[in-house]
Amino acid sequence: MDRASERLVRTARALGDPTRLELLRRIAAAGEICCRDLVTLFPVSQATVSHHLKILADAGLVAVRREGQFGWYSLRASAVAQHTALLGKALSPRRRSGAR
Amino acid sequence: MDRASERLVRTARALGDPTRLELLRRIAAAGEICCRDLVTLFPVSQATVSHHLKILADAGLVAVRREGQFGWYSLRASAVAQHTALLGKALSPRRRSGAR
DNA sequence: TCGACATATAGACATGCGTCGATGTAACGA
DNA sequence: TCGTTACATCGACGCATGTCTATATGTCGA
Repeated sequence: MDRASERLVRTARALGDPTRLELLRRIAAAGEICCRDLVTLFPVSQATVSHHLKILADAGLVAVRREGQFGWYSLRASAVAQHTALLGKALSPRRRSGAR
Repeated sequence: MDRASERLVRTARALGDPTRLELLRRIAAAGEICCRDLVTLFPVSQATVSHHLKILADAGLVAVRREGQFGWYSLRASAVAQHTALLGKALSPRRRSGAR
């Protein structure tokens, strides 16, 4: 269960920043939203937003759809679900060798 | 929903470290385990284990029961559940003003 | 009271991370 | 072709974080 740990840690890290969490919230609320609109919504630079979006994308938490000069971001709900599932599995009490 | 965000971020940060995640896993698997035993299980110093346990405790993810010179740690499953619940609520799609 | 053990804390160090401005890249419209 | 817009990347900076050793605190047994 090592790949799962890496995935858990990476996802948790991605979630562990206020700006990224709020980005995710906005993306989820909008359904799909383009980078430009996100930039106007946040008090940080465009470079910082882009940076955070990349981290979220690398963690698999958001999907990107490129359309012309616009990048449309949407929440990958399955990744969130998988994260909580992995977390629950990793921390299920009193189980030491239930792998596979 | 600002307190919830802080809580989400803090918990996610606590989960976003391989050593801490493995500590949590061991604690969950044991049900309750003392610091000394955890120290022997990890390739880091006793100070580092203590440091991580403090972070987990501050995040509310583990409970500490002091008995003599021993500190017994156990998982606060409710905190994990609350974390996933808050996460799901924050990222539920298409909802912009569903507060309270 | 003294020594050994269990744990927490302090201080230091290197690395990681969030942020920025500047620049690059690519698409669109005139 | 040229300017503008959208977005990504680069390089730098300061602060946060994970790690260590050393030390403090606190508990137990002799």
